[in-house]
Amino acid sequence: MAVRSESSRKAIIDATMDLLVRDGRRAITVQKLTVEAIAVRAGVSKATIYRWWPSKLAVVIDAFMENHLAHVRISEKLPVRDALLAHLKALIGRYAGPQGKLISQIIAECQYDPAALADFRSRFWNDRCAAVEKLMQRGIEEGVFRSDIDPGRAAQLFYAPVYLHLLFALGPLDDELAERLVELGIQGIATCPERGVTILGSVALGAGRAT
Amino acid sequence: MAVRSESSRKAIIDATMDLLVRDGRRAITVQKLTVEAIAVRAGVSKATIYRWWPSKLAVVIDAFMENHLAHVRISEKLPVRDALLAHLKALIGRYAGPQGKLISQIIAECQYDPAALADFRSRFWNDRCAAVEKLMQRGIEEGVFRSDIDPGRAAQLFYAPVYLHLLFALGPLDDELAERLVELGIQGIATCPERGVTILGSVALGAGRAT
Amino acid sequence: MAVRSESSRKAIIDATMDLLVRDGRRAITVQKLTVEAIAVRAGVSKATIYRWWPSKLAVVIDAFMENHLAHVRISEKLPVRDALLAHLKALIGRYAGPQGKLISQIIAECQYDPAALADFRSRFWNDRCAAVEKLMQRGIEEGVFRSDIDPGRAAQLFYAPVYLHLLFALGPLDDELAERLVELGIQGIATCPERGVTILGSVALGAGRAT
Amino acid sequence: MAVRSESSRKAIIDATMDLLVRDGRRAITVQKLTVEAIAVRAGVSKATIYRWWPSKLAVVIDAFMENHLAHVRISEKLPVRDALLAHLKALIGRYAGPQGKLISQIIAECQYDPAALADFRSRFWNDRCAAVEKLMQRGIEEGVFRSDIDPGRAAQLFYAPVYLHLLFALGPLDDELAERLVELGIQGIATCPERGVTILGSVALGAGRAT
DNA sequence: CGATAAACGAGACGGTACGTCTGGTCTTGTG
DNA sequence: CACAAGACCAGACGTACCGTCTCGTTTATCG
Repeated sequence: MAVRSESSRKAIIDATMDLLVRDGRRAITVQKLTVEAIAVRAGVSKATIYRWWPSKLAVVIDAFMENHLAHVRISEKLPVRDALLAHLKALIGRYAGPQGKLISQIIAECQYDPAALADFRSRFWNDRCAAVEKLMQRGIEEGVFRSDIDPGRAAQLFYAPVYLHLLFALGPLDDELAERLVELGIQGIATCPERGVTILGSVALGAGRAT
Repeated sequence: MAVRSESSRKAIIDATMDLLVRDGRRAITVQKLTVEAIAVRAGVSKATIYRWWPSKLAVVIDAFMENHLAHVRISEKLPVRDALLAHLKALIGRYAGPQGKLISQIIAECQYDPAALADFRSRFWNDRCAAVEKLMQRGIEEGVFRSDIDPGRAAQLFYAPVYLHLLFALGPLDDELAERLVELGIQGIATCPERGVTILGSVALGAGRAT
Repeated sequence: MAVRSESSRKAIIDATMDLLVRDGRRAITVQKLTVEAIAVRAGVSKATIYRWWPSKLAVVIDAFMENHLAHVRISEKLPVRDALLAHLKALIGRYAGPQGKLISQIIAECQYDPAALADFRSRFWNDRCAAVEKLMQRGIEEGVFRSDIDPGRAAQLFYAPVYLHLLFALGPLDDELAERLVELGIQGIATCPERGVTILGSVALGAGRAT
Repeated sequence: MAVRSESSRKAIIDATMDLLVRDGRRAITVQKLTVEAIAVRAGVSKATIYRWWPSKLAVVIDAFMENHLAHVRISEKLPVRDALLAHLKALIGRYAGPQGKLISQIIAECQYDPAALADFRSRFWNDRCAAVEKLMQRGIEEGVFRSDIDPGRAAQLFYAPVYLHLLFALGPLDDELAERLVELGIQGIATCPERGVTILGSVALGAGRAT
């Protein structure tokens, strides 16, 4: 029968990450990464890779997830706002490095591979959001956040600009960005007292429901 | 002497868009699009394309920008919130179609071509933001929006989730999304009265000015 | 493992010869022959050709040598002069056809590829000369040819004008040419009353007529 | 009105020769020579070249003939054999250099251009042969050469091996080659005791030594 | 001497082949 | 029978020249 070789699997994952985030400036992009190169560096046959992964991108995603150290924990002790800010700062700090480049390249490649995108979203994005959603929930329970918001959508409010900065190279990924996002996202942009009723239109604010 | 042929330029742009957003289901992705195919369909030599564009992506961006009908206008008469909502609905509606696919593919390709990304950002993104920034400005002047916000960052607050939905296929691009975004972005997620001072941490809200 | 495919090799050689000496008038020159055309006609990838041959010319030479039926045999029974004459007539007869065109084109291409020239010389020319040198040797041993001559140089004396006619299109490649060459080469051009009658064969020496 | 510009013609011819036989090691082959390069170096438009010459090869032939210093003169005073030997030595000496490379490349290119070959043959080869034919004629008249030979064919007897050496890189182009050719061509290869002493000039016929 | 038609420089154009590259499949032989 | 090795088909890549074709601009005769 012969069963899948764990050592081969490991060698492939390692070779992939090595080629993508290599010490020197010899790191290459996901696009330039080739299955051949992975095979050579892993001391493995191309056929072995194709036998177990449907595509180069699937290997990269597996490699990324494996080397993607456990989720950035969100404090449950700090006030929600501070916890959120600390989390975003940590996240943004990581994305400023090669990790960020890699993520944006994976997202890019996924545009051509819906299956890979679905896989990546469920393994990477959902995890990420779940933590923030939990924080949102705590904020709501503590009465700090409005109870009519959808935690999922709210989470996007803070995350979306980060990924946008990553993908569009809109500006530096630094602590200030985190501060602005928290500030804007929490307070909103409207002046307080009259909000949502007299001045602003008349859109009925249904109970948010996320997808 | 000898001057660039407008007819060739047009033929190339048209052929490119045609291949990318073709009526039938024969449309192809930017990745699968080849310079050879453009050349053949445009009745033009490959060399002619390479003479005027540095890469396939540059052609695609030019083609996209050319067929990207004038900016979605933002009403200056409606209340700011309604104008913003109408704008986002229109935008999202467009992105739900082939236009959206194309944009996400362009963003994807740009991850490997910083020059193209810079070009695309300045021609596409900045234009787009400028309109919303103007709206933010109006909101501030009318006293509807806080005066201490950076219009640029505020614009991102509404746009970012749209592009994130596009790139991550997070959910349907429909009117409801627009409504949620406007609602959340404007009001913020905090409960109103006590905001920003006693309960929430202690971040000093300097006059935010983003990059 | 994985070993060179003989069927591919054969298909490439055959396609090449087919394109070069095709039945119809659709035969093409070595210069116009393209690796792409060979690949297409052989049902083979270009890469496969480039993997095993350094250049188009190398393929052509291999194809030529493979389809170059065994060496024109030189009789060892006939008197040396008659044997030489018969050999030259046979050779010239062959060169009058498409074979000759091909050879001259190969020689032409070799002017830009010293390695190919060396290869062609050693596989084609040396073989050819060896046979005549042997004949020269026999002539010397039989006392018909001078013993102070170099068989190699002597062989050139007869061959050189043939190839010159081929390359310069100096005149018809026919039996008369062979007769003149044998007559001139053996007797020399100097007056010598006694020669050419008693010893040498019996070819009637007609009055020389130029082209 | 407006007549062909001699200065352009000159510039084109000069640029061509310059590119082909350039001082440094930057000389290029006829194959690699491009009309564009000639045009650029001559400060002339490509169209001007194509207006006056049918092909690159035609330009090269014109350039070669123009810079091909007056025909190697053949002495009319020396004994015919000595004159012939001196002529061949001079010729071979020249062909050992870049001149020889160029000639063989021209011959090579002419294999694909019958018109150019005819032109080159009539301007280069015929001239060359005419001189030797004249010498043959003198030899015949002086009774040194047989009267039944065709001067044209006899001339080929001496020239052909030279060009063969050039095209096949058979061996060094040196004085010894000239001596062998003269010796073999005049005396022939047949045994003939009485020849070569009383009648022919005074060159001591050493025992033949091969290369 | 001024008109006028050619020859000219510049260089864009449609073509076409180049030799390299990668993807993904298939084959062969080893452990 | 999983695997390493690697040959295989397919076809795009970006470059280079080809020979043709406008363009205006000289320029040298001729009316």
